[in-house]
Amino acid sequence: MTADVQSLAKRRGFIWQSAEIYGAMAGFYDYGAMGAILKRRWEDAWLKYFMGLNENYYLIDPANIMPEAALKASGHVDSFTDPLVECSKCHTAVRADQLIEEATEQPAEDLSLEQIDARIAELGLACQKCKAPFQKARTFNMMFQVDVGPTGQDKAYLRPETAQGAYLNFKRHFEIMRRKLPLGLIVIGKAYRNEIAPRQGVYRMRELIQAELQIFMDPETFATELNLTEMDGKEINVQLVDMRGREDFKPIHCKELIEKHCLPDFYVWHMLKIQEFYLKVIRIPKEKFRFYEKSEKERAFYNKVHFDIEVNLATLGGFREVAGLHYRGDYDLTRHEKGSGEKMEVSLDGKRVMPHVLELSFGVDRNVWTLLDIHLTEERTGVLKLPPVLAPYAFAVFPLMKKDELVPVAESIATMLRRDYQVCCDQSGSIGKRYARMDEIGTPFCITVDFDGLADGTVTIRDTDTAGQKRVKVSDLQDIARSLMAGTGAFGDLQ
RNA sequence: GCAGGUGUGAUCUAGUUGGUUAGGAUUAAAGCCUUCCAAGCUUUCAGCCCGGGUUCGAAUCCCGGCACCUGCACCA
Repeated sequence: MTADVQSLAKRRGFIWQSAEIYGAMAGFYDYGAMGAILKRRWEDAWLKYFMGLNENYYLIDPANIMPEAALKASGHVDSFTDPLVECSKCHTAVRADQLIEEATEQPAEDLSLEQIDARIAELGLACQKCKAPFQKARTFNMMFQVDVGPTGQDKAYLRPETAQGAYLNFKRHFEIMRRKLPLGLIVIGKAYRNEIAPRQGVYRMRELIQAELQIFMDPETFATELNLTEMDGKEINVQLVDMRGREDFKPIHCKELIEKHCLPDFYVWHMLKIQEFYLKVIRIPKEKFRFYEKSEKERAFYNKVHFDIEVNLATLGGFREVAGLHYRGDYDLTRHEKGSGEKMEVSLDGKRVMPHVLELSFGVDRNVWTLLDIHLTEERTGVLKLPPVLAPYAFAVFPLMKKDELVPVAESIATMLRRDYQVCCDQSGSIGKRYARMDEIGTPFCITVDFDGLADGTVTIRDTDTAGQKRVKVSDLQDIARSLMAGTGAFGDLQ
């Protein structure tokens, strides 16, 4: 199964390793002709859905390179760096701070490299595996450093997450957008992490794409801005910490999550929205979707509440993280207020508020992979059952055979549909082969011009999910196309 | 980063006690045929991960690198 998705991803132009012809570098991927557009469609669907949650949510596009000071304030310069010590014999690398903490039961996070070496010597620590002494401690920073300017004196980094760009822009947007909360800033863009050993395909990349919505809000009033009644009677797939090892997840009522499990109401409302996005827009089967609660130990200290969004992926062997919902409190703005000296507190109706952040963070590459993993089936041949809004081609138009009577009609239909949609028009080989090709890249509808239809101005339209066909009038095609693509009409409802 | 395994056209693969022009299937392209689901026939394009070494001769053996897979470690 894994091989199938991977091989199809390559063969049909979705995604593969970057710089292949030079032997490639781990952790970097290129999107091809089908993949790039599929990714764009996912991003568009995501943007439409989440920007639509509130009229005060906006798409912004901050720079990828950030000055050191900003990442110092965010904590990345210090915390995104691990001090490592390596065994001189078996080369097992361990986190130096954790090693010392275990031995002394005292925090060792702030020790310098020299102090670490001194402490290790003092405590007589050696490799736990082979008892050989450690080499000197060194730091490993997961951020890519760049030298800016001709002398390279301005230290900077490729951003390790898109979120920071939103935080840096908060104050200005609050002014521009007329001082209202909640304010949502959306970033869809690249982030960079120098992973030690990236593996598992697009699941861990060194250059990745994030789609994030940072909601700046007043925790005391935020819930009043939301239509909380939407949660009435609704259940959310959740695996709480104490359910681990026993069950993958359990549908739990929103009300219960709020009252019994003490989650903020606004948090649960957003869980519901995210679940709706995955189940309705992306069409993930309900039993393959869950929220995964992070334990206090697992989550970052500034996250007051943290669930990952996980999808059960056959290619990755189970439930895997594709997004996260983090209630970060006022950590980020407070840090940047301290770091920059710029006041982040805002004044609302005479009340001074340091906005809190609710972060919706999605890994785009993982989500695109999820589309392939979930929607690729092996029914007839490979069939990618994409929701129509995500498909690279919305329609394909074929003459039943390469005959002079049929070809021009097919071409004119294709031209007509191309005004609004991406359309593939193909006349080569057998009709079955052309259908199969469209099945593999997830084109939802194939329109075929045949001899019967020439006489009465009709064509057949084929639904990729079922391979079922209907005969429709050419003159109705535009209306049919619109309703199929907008989701206002289903294929099964066609006469 | 460590240990083990693997690397052959676009994809999947045959071929390694060293020995002819590295074989097949699928895909792709062109054509013939064909009145609806990868049909058939003909033709064409295209490959030994990269670099070095041993040898009369290397896809095959050795060394180095890169990548992938599994386990360990790492994943603020």
